[in-house]
Amino acid sequence: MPELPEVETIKLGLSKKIINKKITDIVVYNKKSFQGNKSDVLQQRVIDVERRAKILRIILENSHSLLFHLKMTGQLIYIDRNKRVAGGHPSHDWHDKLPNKHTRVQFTFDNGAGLFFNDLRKFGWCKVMNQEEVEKSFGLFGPEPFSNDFNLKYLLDKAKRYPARTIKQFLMDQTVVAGIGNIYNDEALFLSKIYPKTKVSKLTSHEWQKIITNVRKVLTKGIKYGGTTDSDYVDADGKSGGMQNHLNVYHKTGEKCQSGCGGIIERIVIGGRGTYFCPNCQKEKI
DNA sequence: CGACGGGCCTGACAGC
DNA sequence: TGCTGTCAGGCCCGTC
Repeated sequence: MPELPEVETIKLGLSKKIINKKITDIVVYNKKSFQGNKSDVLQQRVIDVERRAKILRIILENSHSLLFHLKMTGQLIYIDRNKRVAGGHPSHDWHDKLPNKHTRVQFTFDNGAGLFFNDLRKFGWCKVMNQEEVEKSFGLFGPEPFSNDFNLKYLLDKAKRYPARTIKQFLMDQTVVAGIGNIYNDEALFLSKIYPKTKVSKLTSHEWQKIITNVRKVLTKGIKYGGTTDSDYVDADGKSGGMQNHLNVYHKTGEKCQSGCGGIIERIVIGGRGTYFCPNCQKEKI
């Protein structure tokens, strides 16, 4: 599931490839996957590529934007079929295989390259928005985890508003903090040694401080390793990430805790979401 | 073959 | 009444 590090990785890859290129064609294979007017996008040059929360934004010269939410199974793969690279093309595996049956929207650029929006589950979307609409929708998100606005005072304040929530649900809420999903949530709580069902009203300032530090730590590590590939996630070159080899708890039910504490990782459900933790390191508050 | 998962939105509902 | 917070259900389809 693409979370902040995965979308950031795609952004870094895509910006190297599509800035200054003009979109010359759009093919929509699944109507619900593309919302808005093609005419606002066609023949427009890409000015920049950004990320806000888990949303990827391609900014065009006419100030319209293409926004993508990949939800769980979305992919954005860029392929330049004209490019010949010694030793093989980085996206060689995908080269002659796109579009495939999961391709929902296909963009073509003025250099002949293609950008393929694939999405097995069809939960993801691509929306065309003008400047005002983008600002409005981005304004609904909480602070970015790396911004100064994500601080102790802010969190204590928010926690007061939602005292009954568990810390797991609290961090998943995109209006509280933007970009955290199931994987990095569990990993950050593990590093913070906090039981995921702990009510936010019970957390101390020291614990909140640990949460801030460790949220940033796991997201930074995720970006460093190019994201987590659990099932479908690939970067803009179609390559898998590497962070799945550096996780402590996510999808590790029954395995020994990496800390060496002797605990066995457990899975519970919080707010309908699978949650992984070490019952030894992350003790329930009594 | 049916159950399941999962981010996010919507609508229903509870509480003050 | 009206606002706010919480929760269940729906969207999908490959995997188990």
